[in-house]
Amino acid sequence: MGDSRTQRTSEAWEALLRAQVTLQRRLAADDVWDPISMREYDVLYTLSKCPSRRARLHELNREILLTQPSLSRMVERLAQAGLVDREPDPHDKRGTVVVLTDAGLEMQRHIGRRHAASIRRIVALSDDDLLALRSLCDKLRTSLD
Amino acid sequence: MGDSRTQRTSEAWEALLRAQVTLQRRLAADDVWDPISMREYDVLYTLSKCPSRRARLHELNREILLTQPSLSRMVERLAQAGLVDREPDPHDKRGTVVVLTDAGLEMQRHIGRRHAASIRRIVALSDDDLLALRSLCDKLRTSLD
DNA sequence: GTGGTGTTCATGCAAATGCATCGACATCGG
DNA sequence: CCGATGTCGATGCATTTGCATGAACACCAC
Repeated sequence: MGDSRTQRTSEAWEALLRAQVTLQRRLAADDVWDPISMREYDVLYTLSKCPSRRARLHELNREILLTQPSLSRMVERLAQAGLVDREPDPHDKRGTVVVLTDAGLEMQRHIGRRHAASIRRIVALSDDDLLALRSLCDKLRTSLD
Repeated sequence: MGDSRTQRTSEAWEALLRAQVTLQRRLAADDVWDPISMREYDVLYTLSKCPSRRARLHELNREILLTQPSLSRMVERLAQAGLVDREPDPHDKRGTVVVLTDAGLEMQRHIGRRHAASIRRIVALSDDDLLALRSLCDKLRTSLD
């Protein structure tokens, strides 16, 4: 069998995965997403935090758990819905810049408010635990970059 | 804006989600899954931890992040590959019991070993942090049941 | 028992996703 | 300047997924 270090690491990963899956299930079941999907909201939210509400497709793809072709088509659908615009990158003629439109920002904020209320309703950890969990997850993620 | 409690909860959820996404990306990129997919491994692994390596389809579905019809078809494919068997539940004629075959268990162990090594290679937290992260994630998940 | 309601799983079908690949451009070395 | 190599994004195509629904059974009240 593996050594204890491997086991501790595996157990931490499994706990993280199961917690994320269970919580995501609950959040998805809460009816706050109505006009779009959770994954589409993730794109709008990520864009809303970017400077000038814009990002290269390739940059977006590092945050979103989709393959590059899938994200490309999702952005195409969001553009068709008027929630984002696609512009050529003046600095790199290969690139596409995705920009959150005003309608897209409004959509993100609308869903975001309901989503945040939903999270608060569902999660029941103490403030200390919330802060510790956030700190550990941030540390884990940054250690991977 | 929301109150600070809502913000703390949202930030913890976001940190958890991003950490999980980043880590899952790394794990998926590591070439250890060869004959099956990560989701299929998740099903085999979940079954391997069940008593007698068997579980009702409905029970499996609570652990796996798939809709019921999607899991039903995935199990169908796994059965076709000889990794699981499907049996009627003697106690509930509606139910289907999914059983990990010997070949399925062998597959789970083979992938599992490489997967565990992969996790250990990628994650670089201290033992204390790993234990604390596991504890918090477990507490979060159980608080949701 | 019987009717009504809830649960479990499967299937038709449309939509989303992933893989392989391609074209266009960037970057680097000579 | 030029060729080789790498990167970015889009598209064809097969597979997977989700939604809506249906069929079979369990469970409960009466």
